[in-house]
Amino acid sequence: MNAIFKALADPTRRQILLLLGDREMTAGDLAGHFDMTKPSMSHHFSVLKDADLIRFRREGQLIWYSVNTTVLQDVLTWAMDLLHSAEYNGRKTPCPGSITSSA
Amino acid sequence: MNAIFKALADPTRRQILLLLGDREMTAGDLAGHFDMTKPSMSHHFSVLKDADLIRFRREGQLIWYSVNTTVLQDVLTWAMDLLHSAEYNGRKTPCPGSITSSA
DNA sequence: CGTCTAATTAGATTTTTGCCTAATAAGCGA
DNA sequence: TCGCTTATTAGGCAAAAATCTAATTAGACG
Repeated sequence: MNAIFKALADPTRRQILLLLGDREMTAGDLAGHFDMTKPSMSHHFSVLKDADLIRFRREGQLIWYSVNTTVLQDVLTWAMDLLHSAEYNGRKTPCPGSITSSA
Repeated sequence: MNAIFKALADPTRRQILLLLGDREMTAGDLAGHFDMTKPSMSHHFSVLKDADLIRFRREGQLIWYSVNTTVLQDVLTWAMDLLHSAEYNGRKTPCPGSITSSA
């Protein structure tokens, strides 16, 4: 989980994910969207790959990148769990229909 | 959004949020859960406050911290939007019942 | 094999982050 | 006011992260 959140901490990497959300793209295509050298972009791809947030496949000289939705699901679950426990424990009155030990 | 993901990038800060998800806690209570000095913990509180992920109120000498669920909702929305667009665009066949421009 | 293109890896530099100790603020009560 | 507790701010330092240039790998094609 740490690698995932570390990877998401950088705005460039989050933008890469948004671009890949629309469509599969090559390393060069992606690099073209940022004011940054290709090696720097390659580093960001590497961080995203290590977190398993993106997948890739080689096609001749090109490398195509895409989003790995499974890991995004993990992030979603983490946020939902925290949100739900915080909302529940923050309540002043029990959830309707909830079962309490004092019942 | 950047401050939020930056704040979530640190494991100590994510653990603080999980603890606060269970119940409101004082700075000292929270610090007791970690092998770290109080000033270091205070720094983490500060990062979480700047990202508006936690709220606080003073009660005498104590400062009580709690999770701000509104910002967590933003994270959830970000992940869901990306997840949905990635899943949709990754499909090989149209969603059942979806309306396409070629129809 | 040479050469061109696409992309990554290596190595150095700068910036950012996380943690510490020491000092400071803020409230409580004798 | 003084002493005690709770918590933060200030300043410094070492580790981690982001970026660059230069060099390397990998594949396509004559």
